Amino acid sequence: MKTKERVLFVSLKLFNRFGEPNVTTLQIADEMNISPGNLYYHYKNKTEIINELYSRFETEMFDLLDVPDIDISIEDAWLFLHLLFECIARYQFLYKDLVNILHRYDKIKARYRRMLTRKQSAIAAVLGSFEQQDMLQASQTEMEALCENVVLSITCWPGYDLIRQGRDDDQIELAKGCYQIMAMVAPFLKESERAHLQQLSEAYV
Amino acid sequence: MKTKERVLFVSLKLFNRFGEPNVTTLQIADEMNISPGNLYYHYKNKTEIINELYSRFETEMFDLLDVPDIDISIEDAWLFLHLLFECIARYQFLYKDLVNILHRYDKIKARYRRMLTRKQSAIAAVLGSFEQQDMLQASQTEMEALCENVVLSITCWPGYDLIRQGRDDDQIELAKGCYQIMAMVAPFLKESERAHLQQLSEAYV
DNA sequence: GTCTATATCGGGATAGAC
DNA sequence: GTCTATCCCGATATAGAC
Repeated sequence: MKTKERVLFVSLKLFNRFGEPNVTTLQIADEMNISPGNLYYHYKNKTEIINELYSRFETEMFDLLDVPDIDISIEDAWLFLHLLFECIARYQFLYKDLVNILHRYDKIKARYRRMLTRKQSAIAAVLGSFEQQDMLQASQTEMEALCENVVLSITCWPGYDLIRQGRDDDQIELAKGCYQIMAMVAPFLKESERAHLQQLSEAYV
Repeated sequence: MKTKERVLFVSLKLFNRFGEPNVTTLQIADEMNISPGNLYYHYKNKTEIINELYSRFETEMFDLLDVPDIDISIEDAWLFLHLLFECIARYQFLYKDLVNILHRYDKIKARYRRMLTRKQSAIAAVLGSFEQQDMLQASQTEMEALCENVVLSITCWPGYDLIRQGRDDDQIELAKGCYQIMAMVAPFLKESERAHLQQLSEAYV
């Protein structure tokens, strides 16, 4: 792996582990066994590293959020949620200090807010598909509130879980996150689908 | 107001506005029109200011979380939620950088996790009261998942809302937060209570 | 209690040799 | 591309006069 790429790799690792504000460029260089000068040869400052990491995160997310316009099963939705969480977990440093990072990096803030909108649409598409297949029943307002709640949970579960379990290895319980979100959707599912989800949940937990 | 008290007041204001990591002791002193030396006469370091603010937050929260063992109405619950949010909003700096602050201040972390447990119990008490009054019906597992989701939303709504609306005056939409949480509980309410909540919601939004 | 002045430290970033 | 040395600055904290 080339040095420029290694910088990203190691930065991501340290950011995720200790939080971006708590990681210095010197630490990154140390961990890589290169000099700080060398690091600054590849990236002119810390911001550029973060921007590049964010760009990759964004690409991966947008890829996932491109929900195909077909019938979506409960299993599909569950997998979809899981993939979203895995992606977020790979870049969990963003979510550990979300407000702070968006406050300090205005460009990322704008981009992130666009992503939130896309997330909302993606969730709406999934739930809409459930509705069309007659698997789910909810009023307009119920649907909107549900969407918002799901997006909130997707966004905040990783950070919340870290606090909740208080472990120090920064392992996020993704499966539990999926479960919690599905539990929000469940009451709106029709009887048979609800039972089906119940089965899946039991296997998962 | 005595200087020692003013330090807390102004610190809280600035922390809430800009985020604790982004506020220096010099800024606090400037804003108060006192010298940094004077500030350090009253508090030997920044940590002590934060600890004192946290203690007050904790006191106010524990006060609220002491849910009386009586029948709780939908209106009571709504008010309860609102008071919780108002308290959180007063100390929103904690929630803007929750993971980071708990990471840097180990003592606060331990205390905060205890508070989370109390929060969970309080929510369980409210929902339990609904159940006892035959206003709500949910299985054991549904109840547990619902509790966890409510606690998550209470914890994360303030930070999430700030990102979502992207305003810069840091005004959190508390009412909307209550509404969203109630929307999670609604599907488990019996028909008449659900309609009642629906009415309240419409008035609120 | 309050001020001014200053010490100290750490992190971000650059210069210039190799 | 990589290193060493160093600069710069901002933030925390202290010393000592008033």
